[in-house]
Amino acid sequence: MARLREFDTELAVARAMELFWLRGYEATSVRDLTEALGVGQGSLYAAFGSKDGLYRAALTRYRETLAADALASLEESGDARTVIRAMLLERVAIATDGARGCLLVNAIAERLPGDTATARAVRETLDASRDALAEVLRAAGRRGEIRTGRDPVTLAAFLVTFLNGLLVVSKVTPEVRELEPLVEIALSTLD
Amino acid sequence: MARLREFDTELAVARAMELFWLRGYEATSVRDLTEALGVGQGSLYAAFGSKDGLYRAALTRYRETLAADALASLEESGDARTVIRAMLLERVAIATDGARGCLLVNAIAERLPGDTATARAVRETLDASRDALAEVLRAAGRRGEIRTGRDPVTLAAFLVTFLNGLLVVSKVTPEVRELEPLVEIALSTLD
DNA sequence: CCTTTTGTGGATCGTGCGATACAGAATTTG
DNA sequence: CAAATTCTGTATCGCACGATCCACAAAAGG
Repeated sequence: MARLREFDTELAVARAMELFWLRGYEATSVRDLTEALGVGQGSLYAAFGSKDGLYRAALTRYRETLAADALASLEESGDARTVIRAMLLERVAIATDGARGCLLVNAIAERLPGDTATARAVRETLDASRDALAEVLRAAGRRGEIRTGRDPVTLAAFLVTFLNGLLVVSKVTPEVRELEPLVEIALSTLD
Repeated sequence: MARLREFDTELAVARAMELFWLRGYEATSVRDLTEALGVGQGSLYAAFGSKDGLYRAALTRYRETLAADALASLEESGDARTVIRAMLLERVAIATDGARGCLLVNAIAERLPGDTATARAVRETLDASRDALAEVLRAAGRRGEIRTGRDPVTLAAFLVTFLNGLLVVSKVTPEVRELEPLVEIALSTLD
């Protein structure tokens, strides 16, 4: 019935995500985006409505890829401690690459208060991470790998909170050697 | 020899700090600042050179007031666990007030990579916090309040990292009731 | 093949940005 | 009191911003 879209929407969102991730929302201009995406301003606005719309799409994509990766990472074989350690350090490695940190943490810092849509999206992602982690902890408790005295959900929330701290700190202290001992202390709460 | 400055520089920096803290660097315009500070643009540029200069002054002020408060908080009488718990929860209370978070965390997220001056300033502040905390832990170890098996500096770095996570999470989960159990888990690493 | 519909990139819109210029007011020195 | 110096607010600078417009291109239906 009409002309087809020429650019790959998914790819465009992926590139926009990279840019927002590295520079933040305000410091990334629509012109920066059109250049990086190889898409004219008209097409961009037709597809996403506004800079904000594209940002939300980028956030959603981040959530989905991150959730998929983290879940896959947590479903690796091995004892809970090993799996969680690997997940934490992998997230740090991603954050220190280019010193971009974590898009969600950056979004919280830059866009809150004010952007309630982002607040909701971020909160949901953190809750989902916590719940996935809690499930791993529950299973590990059943297998007797960790102590069972604590509520798995609270423990998982603690670990997610610590991870966010790690993602912040790794932006000014990217040396993994300095961060690994902190991870070990956090993991000692599983004893 | 010439006309005296009419506005209180310290007070102006304090107000600028509030604004940057609440809205972030990019989202705060120079005109916003002149209005909030009650100072004309000419005077502002004469005093601070640039928007960036004023931001750095605000960061410095934040470091100084924060360091002073935190140190005072840590020098309260009481056992280490109580003192550290109070310090963590006080920082959370400050961050959730107005959902502004922590200026340092916001600075890390919004201005890095790129602003090396801010990176250095933030890193120094985190190191200072860690060292002050390590001193408290050392003293507590000597008094037999906490277990002495761990390096106090590493333990302090863990607590600072966890605190930063708490400051991030509290921006989307401001309910202290939900955060207190996480603090207790973090404090259990002192056992 | 012609009409209709949608996508295209570039030109353009009005606005607000950070920064500067400047005329006048205030203060000190001689 | 006059000269010199600095601070004051405001007007203005050039520019980049997000958003929109639009002439043309491409695909589908009759």
